Order: sequence, then structure tokens, then C-alpha cells
Amino acid sequence: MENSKPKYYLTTPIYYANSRPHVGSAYTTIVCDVIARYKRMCGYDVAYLTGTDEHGVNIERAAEKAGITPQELVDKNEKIFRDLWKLLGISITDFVRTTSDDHARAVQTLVRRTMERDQHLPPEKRSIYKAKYEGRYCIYDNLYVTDTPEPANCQICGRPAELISEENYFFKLSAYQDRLLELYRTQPDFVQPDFRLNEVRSFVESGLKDVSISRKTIKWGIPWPDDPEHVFYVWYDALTSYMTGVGYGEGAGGEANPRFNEYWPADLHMIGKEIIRFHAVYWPAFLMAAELPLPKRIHAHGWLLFESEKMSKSKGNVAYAEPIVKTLGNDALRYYLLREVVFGQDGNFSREALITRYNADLANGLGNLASRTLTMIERSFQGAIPPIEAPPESTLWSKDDLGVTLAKNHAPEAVQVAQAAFERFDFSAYVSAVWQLISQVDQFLAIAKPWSVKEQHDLQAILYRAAETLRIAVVLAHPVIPEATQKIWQQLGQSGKLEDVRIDQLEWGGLKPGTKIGKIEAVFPRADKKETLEKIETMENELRNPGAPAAEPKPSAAPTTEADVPRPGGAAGATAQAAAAAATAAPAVPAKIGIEDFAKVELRVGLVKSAERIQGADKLLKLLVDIGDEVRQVLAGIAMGYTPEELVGRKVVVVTNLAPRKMRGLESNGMLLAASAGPDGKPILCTFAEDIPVGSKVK
RNA sequence: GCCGGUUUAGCUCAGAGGUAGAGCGAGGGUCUCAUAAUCCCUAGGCCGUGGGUUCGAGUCCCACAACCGGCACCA
Repeated sequence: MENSKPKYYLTTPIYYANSRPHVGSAYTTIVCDVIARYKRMCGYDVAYLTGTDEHGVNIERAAEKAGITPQELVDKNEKIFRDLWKLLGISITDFVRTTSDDHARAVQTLVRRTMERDQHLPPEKRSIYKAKYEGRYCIYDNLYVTDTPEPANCQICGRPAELISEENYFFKLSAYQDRLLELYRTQPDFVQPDFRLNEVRSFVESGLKDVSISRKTIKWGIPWPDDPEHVFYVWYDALTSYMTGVGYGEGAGGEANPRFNEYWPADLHMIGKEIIRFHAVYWPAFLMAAELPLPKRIHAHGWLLFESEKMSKSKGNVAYAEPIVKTLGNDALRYYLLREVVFGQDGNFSREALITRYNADLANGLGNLASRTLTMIERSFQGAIPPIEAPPESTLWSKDDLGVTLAKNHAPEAVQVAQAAFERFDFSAYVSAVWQLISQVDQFLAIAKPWSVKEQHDLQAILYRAAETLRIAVVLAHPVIPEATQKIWQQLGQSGKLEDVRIDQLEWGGLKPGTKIGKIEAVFPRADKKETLEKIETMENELRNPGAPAAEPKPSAAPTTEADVPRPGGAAGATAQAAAAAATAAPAVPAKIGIEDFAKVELRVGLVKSAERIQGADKLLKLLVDIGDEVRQVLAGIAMGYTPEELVGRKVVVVTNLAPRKMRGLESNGMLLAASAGPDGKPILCTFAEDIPVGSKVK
């Protein structure tokens, strides 16, 4: 019975739909897909959710820039995501869009439920409260600028923040510190890997601040119930989609949906490490406030680096999944990512390594083994699977090492090792165990030499051993490489779908003698390295610069909108990187300003007279800068890119009419202009090619 | 600055007190069922540096360094 199966519900992050997904997002989704498929093959009824986060100011802006409506933009991007998941063979059962009616209802239901719980509490204890925020606010980044001396600059773009007064809804996160710490204590596997739990814990221990969960300044979002001037802000909206996915908020009362009750709480939220705080702190607190069950596990994986570098659009080294899938196939990418990337750590994505893996493990390994085994069965037994064992009188047993080899069946052990690895989410170990088994069959064949065996029953025993081990390997490999394994399955003469086979009930002897094998075809044709590489690169350039003659990236077309605060979809690499980098980087295409606004900024050429490090600050340098008529003390966050020594004597551009500000107890009277496009987001100071007098105005 | 991690063969990593391991790459050889595939042999690596504990230390302890995360700081 379908209903009697144990349930397993897992989610990917809800990806931010402001641009095309890169391999990083594909990685997260593939890993989840492997888990989903594996769990199904262990008898679970699996719900697997992904989706797109389609709200927020960045979408608004990107749409405006493209001259379309936000809805048109997200419709377009949502399709790209869906198409990619289809291409990658992702077995999702649910897809949530944050702009859907279902989701709006879910978010509103959740907040209503929380506020109902609140009503029994005195106002100062309520989880959700409306409060007036008075302070600095950056209109470009929609960010409240707090904890900075007045007048403050935006923490993202660095521009002066405006003084505003706005009423917003807040979530009383500060009240959940103890309960969260209790959660981490009693349920230490709530956050994995364990070192991430430590990081989360120390963050929570250091004190939590209430978070605002609505905005009046944004239009593109879900309206607050009974107060439609407000719109839900990022996390409350995005995180709730995990519940929308299984039906939360559907129907009149909204909460009694049977599907929701069956699948919630989620067994696993798979995320990238950059959004762990929101999942391991905010999300449980939101749910506690609503008195709903918490997800069982948050698993944060590392980032996928590209050729050892962080991916970023501005560097033009973002890798996409499509070119690989279209040249080497879906299985090649899936296999590579699971095999090569040690799960949890940052991993390296390299096309060359991918092709090497493809040839060595898929073509020469599994593909070739299937081919040689099946061919021999075809020739020797007219395509029928031979009987299982050699009779006791067989001469096989007396042949030195062959007797020993035959007596040792590696498959049961491999199954056990693989299963144990999977339970730890050690996917590379899982794959290794399967491929070790494959390699053992090749070794076995080299010893048994079926091609020179004359005795019919000996030959039967040998080839049965090979075919049956292949069958077991193929079952184990199916969650990772679903397409090829299904093909081999048919070539082995098996009917039905491989996904219906139980991994947890794998036993020797599943191949029935006499079964007619299918048509033999190579599942992984060998790839020429150079040729394949070129093909992939050409396609990638095309994706990076649609329409362009495959050359350098258009600098201005670069990352318009990926800054913002981290978003759920920032998982797994590039976007996250971009978000982090953009946090230090130039602002993301702001609204146009008039010349009169620009004229307010006074820029002058300065000469660095002295520079020194500041105790206890990694990035901050204290500089004395001559700007012609005076020498200013300026603090600049450029210590990651420059040593104090190399700065002295350099000419720099200084914003001279910026209000003074204290940092680390020292006053900073001005600001240096620098680009943040250096390697790893390190700052690069603005300089002049020609000599120029100190104090000159810059316009 | 605080907290955590890593540092082992060319590359990617495993090992966790008792004579240094795997895969890939490279070199040599074998077989011929197979996708110029398979199989076998070959790497002489101060196991980051310096101390210590021990009969004995990649393996435990202490310092230091480099790199990587998180926080702080900055943007």
C-alpha cells in the first residue's frame, strides 16, 4: 500500500529566480535527487521539493532593466530552472513558486497562526509585533542600517543611508535564544556537518536581534494579511515555501491539509553553507512561534569552486550544467559531482577532471564491463543468462587462485559498505564502493579468462558471476546515474523499472538463469578530451553571452542583480559567491541619479603619507592622506589587498565631504575609492596613469 | 583579534600509536571477451616546521607557520 510506506520529505533551497542557474545550483539539486532516488529504492514514499524564489527588489529591478514586468521576468526564469531540472533528470515531486497563490496563502496562514498564538500573551512577549523603525535605511538595497555611528552608510553599497521612519512587522528572534540553544543541545544532528552546528551555536550564543519581516518600500511581494501596505520580506516568505510545497495553507482553514500532515516536518533541508543561519536559526524560531514541528535536519554543504576559483559572473568563470549534459550526458555530470566532490567540503569543478572521470570510470569501467560481459553471454549462450554455479566436479575449483577467487563473492560486502556510506551522506565513498565492485569483476575476469574456458559449466559459472555482480552494481549506481543504469538493466534482460528495485533488499542471485538479454549497446562511448572540452567551452560562452560571437564577457552586462541580502537560492557556489562579493562590490545597478546628485560628492586626489594596521581588525588600515590643503585621517577597509608599506606615497581618490565616522574607536574622515573586483573580492584602489597634483578635484 | 578546520606520493584524498596507502596521471609489460578497453608491475613521499610524551608517533601533547571556514571588523 502506497500509504503505508514511511515518508521522507526533502528540499533544495528555493532558488532566486533572477538569473540562470549555474552548476552550483545544479549540484545541490542533483545531490538531493540522488538522496530522493535512493530513499525511494529503500521503500520510502519520498516528497522532493524545489522551486523558485520570485519576490524582492532585485527581481523588480532586473525586470525594470529588461523592460518587462516582474511577473514576466520570473515566468521566464522559472522556465529555465524547470527545463534544467528536466534535463538533469531530477525526480522532484513538487515545485513551489513564491509568487503562486498557494504560497501567498501559506505565508499568510503561517503568520496568522503565529499572531493567534500571540494573542494570549502580553504585548511584550509576542513573537510578531509592529514597531516603528527610526533610523538609517538604504533605499538602493532595502536595508536597515543599524549599529553604526551616525550618520551611517549602507552596509552593502556604502552609500549614505537615509533617515527614515517606517512601521514594520518584526519577529522577536531575541526571545528564542534559549530555545534554540536547547534545540542544538538535545538534537545535535539538527545541523550538519557538526562543525556548522558549532558555528551556528556560537552565533546564537552571541545574542540575537529581532528581525523585520515586512517592508513598505517594496511592492513585489506577498501582502501582509489585513495590512496590505506591507509586504513580506525575504526570509519569512522564502522559508515558508518548504511548507507550501507539501500543501500548507491549502483549503479553507488552511492547516488541516492531509498531505501537509503526512509529510511535515521535512526530514531534510539541503542548503549551501552561506544560508545556514536562516535555516538553522530563523526558520526553527519562526516555526516555534507558530507551534509547528521543526524540520529534522539542516544539511549545509560546501561550495563548488570552478577550476579552484570562486565562480562569479564578473570574472566570467561561471560554469553551467547544460553544456556538459548536452555533450557527455546527464549521468556524466551527476557521477562526477558525487564522486569527485567530497560532500560537505568545498569542491572543485573542473571540466578536464570531469572528462577524465567520464572516460576512466564510466566508459572504461562500468560501460566496458557491461559490454564485455554481455557480449560473452551473447556468444556463448545465445543470449541467455547461464545457470548460477559450477557443479562440484568442475575443474575450476582446482585451478590455483581461481578457486579462491570464485569462492570470494565481493558483492555482499560492497552492498554493505555502500549503504553505510550513504547513511553518512558520504557520497564519494558510496560511489567508490560501487566502482570498486566493478573493478573487482574486471579483475575476476582477468583471472577466470572465460574466453579460453572450454568446459561449458565452468563458463556458465564465470559469466553468471560477472553478470550478477554487474546487476548489483547497476542497482546501487542507479540513484547516481539513472539513465545509463536503466539501459544496462534492459540489456541484462530485466523488465520493468530499475527504480522499483529495492536497494535495501539486494541479494545475490537476482538474475534468473535463462533470461534473454537485450540488445547490447555502448552506454558511455569514450570521449575525446580535447574535442569534448572545446565543445563544452563553446556552448558555455554562448550561455554567458547570448548572441555574442563567443568572446569576452560584456562587462556592463555582468551581475546586475545578484547582490541583495543572501537569498535561499544562493546555494552552492557562484550566486552565493556573487552575493558575498557583491556585498563588498560595486552596487548593483541602482536607480539613475541626476548630475546634481553626483555633484554633491566631492572627490579629490590624495597622497598617502602614512599607513598602519589597526589592532584587532583584519581589513582596516589607518591612513593619513594629504588632500592638498589638509591631512586627513582616513580608515579604509583595504588591508586584504594592500600592505601599509606599499600604500605610502601612492596617490588615491578620496571622498572628502563624507561625514566623519568612527570605526574601531578611531575617526575616519573620508573614504577611498576602490573597486572590489580583485581576486577573491579584494579591493583595488583607484589610481591615475598620469601624474597629478595632490588636492586636484575629480569629477 | 576570537573560534574551528586543513597541511600525507605530480594531482585528489584515505589512514589515526607498532615496518607509509588508494584512485587518477606517467612509464613498462600481459591478455584479446570488450568502448585502442581489461589485467599486472613501477611512485623510493623530511606524512607543514620545531619541541615533548612513549620501548615506539602521520597517528597523542605543546608551540609555530601557511592555507581554508565562521564570528568580530570592513565593504
